[in-house]
Order: sequence, then structure tokens, then C-alpha cells
Amino acid sequence: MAIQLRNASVEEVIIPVTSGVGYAQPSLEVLSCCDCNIRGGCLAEQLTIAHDCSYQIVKNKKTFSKGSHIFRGGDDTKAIYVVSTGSVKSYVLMENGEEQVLNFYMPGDVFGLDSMGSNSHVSSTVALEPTKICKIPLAGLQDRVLGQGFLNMISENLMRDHNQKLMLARKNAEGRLASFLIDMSKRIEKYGYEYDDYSNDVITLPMTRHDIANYLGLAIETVSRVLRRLQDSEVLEVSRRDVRVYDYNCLVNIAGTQVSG
Amino acid sequence: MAIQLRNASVEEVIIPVTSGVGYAQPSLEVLSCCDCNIRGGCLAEQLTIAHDCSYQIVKNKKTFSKGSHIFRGGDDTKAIYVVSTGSVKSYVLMENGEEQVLNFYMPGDVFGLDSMGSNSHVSSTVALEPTKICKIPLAGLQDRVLGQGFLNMISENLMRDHNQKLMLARKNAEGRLASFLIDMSKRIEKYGYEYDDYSNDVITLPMTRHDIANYLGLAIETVSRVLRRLQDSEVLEVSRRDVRVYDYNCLVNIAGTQVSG
DNA sequence: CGATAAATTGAGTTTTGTCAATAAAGGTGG
DNA sequence: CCACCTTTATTGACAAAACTCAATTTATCG
Repeated sequence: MAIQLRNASVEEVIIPVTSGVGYAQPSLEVLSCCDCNIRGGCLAEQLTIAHDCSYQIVKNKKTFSKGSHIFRGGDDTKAIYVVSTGSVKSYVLMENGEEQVLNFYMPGDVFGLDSMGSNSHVSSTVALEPTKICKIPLAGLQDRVLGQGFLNMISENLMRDHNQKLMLARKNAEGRLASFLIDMSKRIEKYGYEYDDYSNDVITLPMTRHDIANYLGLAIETVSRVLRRLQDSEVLEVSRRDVRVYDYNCLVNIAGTQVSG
Repeated sequence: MAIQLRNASVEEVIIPVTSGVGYAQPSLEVLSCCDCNIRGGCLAEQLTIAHDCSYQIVKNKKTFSKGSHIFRGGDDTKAIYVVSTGSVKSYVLMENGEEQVLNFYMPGDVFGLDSMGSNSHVSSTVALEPTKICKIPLAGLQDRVLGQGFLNMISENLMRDHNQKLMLARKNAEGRLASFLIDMSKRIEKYGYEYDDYSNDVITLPMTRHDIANYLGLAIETVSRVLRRLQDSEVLEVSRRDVRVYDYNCLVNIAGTQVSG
């Protein structure tokens, strides 16, 4: 591909749209973005096409030193990022200040998707070595191309994934069950309605112990035993698939940190 | 919201576009889709707007009996789904026929995103009880609104998440390390180039043992010990952050099932 | 009502984590 | 360039958590 840099400041490069998406489109200037080697073609180009505009400004090739953050949880940037060279780790912070590593990203990998739906990032990302990052702002994408609901939905699914990884990686059997029950009790209240306190709420789990155990990465027997212990300590009462929560706060304590937007 | 069903067959309902996305748009017929209670508004409507067309056919409210599949891994449907009533579990099958549960979905939840980028689903989904599902085809979305690369990217990220969950939930320390090393050795070959065999390839891990352990849900000491065992059995050689793989196939065996598109 | 599936409980084993000590590498400043 | 300090990594001994195997009870479904 021909390389044509116009306005080659360190941070910002204007990329006229190139072809390569596979369907007819109005004639646009064709050229490529520097020397990025993104798997499956340059994402910025494709998003630019999606925006239906001829030019798209991309903050490009900013260099991060080892240990410096690309973004932090809470940052209100709305963008996705591509690793050009180097490597990145993403993580979420827990209440006690410990971190849970969610992923590593190598050249060509795209990260930061969790800002798409919400107004800020949930996770944080940090360079593991001197690293060049291509930043793709998403403001236009959100407003003009996709409905907010679609992006919200993707973000929501990502957040659940974050939570599930944190649960599997760091929590013991009790913590996993507690997290699971909290998640279920919240989501089983099908049609909205937010409670501050779920105490004395009966929830009926639709899945077998086998499925719960499998989902939580535990043995069936461990699930049974933990439920018994929680019942013995009067946190909840279990009767087959019906669970009545007596002490919701205790459950929250056992569950520990949750990832939330 | 007013409810107006036209062409109310069991499977297909035509939904004219309603408002509610928050920006100006051409005048379109306004009405809502039956009695769906999707968090944040009806996704079908928003996607219809994204398609920039006034009408969008949605397969709607199909009822699934307990144990019946909404889709299976390999199915070439390109659609996402919303739970209307009931509940659903998603899972991936491993080589030995065992399943790994990835998620449960309750009313309002959207699932099936892993078909967006690839040509088929990776995971399978099954109803846990009598369940009504709203199906939203994505053919138009892919071709007209988003570049293929964007959807591919989301699917790729989802697949990695599937793999990571499977790893955390079902694999022992050795399996996790093996999976991790395979993943890294594949991705560290930054600029493309597919090998059949990675033997005698030295990869340099950019992250600390602490990060690896955290990511894999293990103690640092366990990571050290497993690496030593793998070295003692001549599968690989470790020197600090450099790993030379001698027996890639053995590593694959230890890793066990991977989720792949 | 019987057969099958789901769930519980106990006993013993294995894996992994924790604590502690040591070694090696990398960075800093003289 | 070397000495020192900090960070990173390794290794051993022991403890704790969770798993496996086995037996039993309880539901569910035809």
C-alpha cells in the first residue's frame, strides 16, 4: 500500500478514506494510514466509511513509555485503540486497590471497547513496554451510525464478561456463589424496578446445579456444600431451585468487588 | 408506548421505526414492538434506524421449549437475539463433548453477538425453560452500516473472552499456562505469518510473572513451578521472560480445547 | 408408579495457595 | 564501572481449599 502522510504531526494524522471493504461506494481519496499492520485492514478506514464522511481525523501513533496509562477507569474518552508496536495490559481495580488483569494486547489488537456504550472506560490500560498506540475517536460513530442502545448492549455484555473473569480468577467458592446469586437476583427482576435491598426476596434459579457449577468453574458438590454453609449461617435459605435471601448485605460482603459502570 | 401489530404471524412481525434514539430523523411511522421489555429501549428499532430504512422485518417472539436450541455452534445464522420471557444459557463444546457454560441470559438480555463478525456462531444457546426469543437479523447491518473489520474485531474479542473463561473455569494450572503460551506465541508473531509449528521459536513475554499469575487466576509461585515442570519435561525452556518452545504439540495437548472460529 | 435425573452429604486425596527464605536481574547514583 | 537497592523470580515446607469417588436422598417425567 502506498504511504502518504499529510499533516504528519506526532499526534494527529488526517486519513482520507481508502477502499477495501468490499462494496461499492462514492469515489473517495485512496490512501493508507502510515505503516499500521492491523489484522484485516485498517479499522479507522472502515469506521470512516461507516461515518459516511470522506475524512476522519485520527490521533495516531502516540508513544507510551513503559508503565504509562493509555486510559484509566473513569476516563471519559470515547475511543477505541489499536496497538501498533509494543504491548498493553488491561485491568480493573478492586475496592482494596488490587487489580485484576483482564487481557493483554499485542500489535494489531484492538482494545478499549468498553467505552463504546457508557460515557467512560470501566477498565484501565497500561503499556508494558515502549508502545505505539493508534487512537480512533468514536463520537461520530455513536451519534450517527449506531443507536445508543446497540453500543450500550455491547458495553453491558463486556462488563458482565469483566465481572465473570474477575470472579473466576480471584474469588473462592463462596465468593463465586455470592456473586452469582447477586447477579441473578438483580437480573431476575425482569422488568426494571431497582431495589436497594433484596432481602427476603425469593428468586427461582432456572438452571441446574450442574450448570451453575460449570459456569462458576466449581464441582457440583462444592456448589451444594457452599449453599448449605450459607444456609447454616442464615444468609439465605435454599429449597431446590428456590433461594430466599435473608441477608443481602452479607452476600455482598462475601461476593466482594464487582465491576460496575 | 402504543402497541400495533401488523402481520402478526407467530414468527415475523414488521416493525416500523419508532423514535427514542435522541437525534433528529426523517419522519417515520412510530410504533413499538409488542410487549418486549428490553432494557434501554427496543434494539430492533435502533438497528432499523442504523440501517436507515423505514421498515425492518424481525422474527419475533418465537417460543422455545425447555432444552431446545436457539442456535448451535457452527450455525450460519447472522443474527442477535433478545430474551423476552424465560431464560437461556450459552456454552461452547469442547473436543471431548463436555460443555463450558459461558453465560445465562434473562429477559431483556441480548445474546448471540459472536455471529456478528464471523459467518457463524461459535457458541450454542439453549432454553432453560419455555422461553420467548426475539431474533434480529444482521445481514444489512454488516454490509451497509459497519465495515466488516469492525464486526470482525468485536467477534475476535468475544472469542478471546470465551477462551479465557473456559481456561479459568475448567483448566488446571498447567493447562492455563499452556493455553496462555500458545495464545501469546501466536499473537506475538506480530505481523501476520502463520506457522504450522512454533517449535524452537523463542517468544519474549512482555509482562511480569505477577501479571501472568493474576491473568490466569493463579499464585505467582504456581506459575514459576509449572514453568519449571514444563522445562523439566523438556517441553520448553524458560529464561526469565524468554520462552523457547521445544514441543509445541505437547503444549497443545496440555492446553486442551481452545475455542476457535 | 417406576425409572431417570438432580441434589445432597461424607471420606479421603490432590491441587493450589500461603508463608518464608533466597537468588537473580535491573536500575540508580557515586 | 561498580556497589547498592529494589523489583522480580525461584524454591521449599506446610496448610487450606476444592475435587473425586461413593452412597444416599429427593425430584421430575413419562
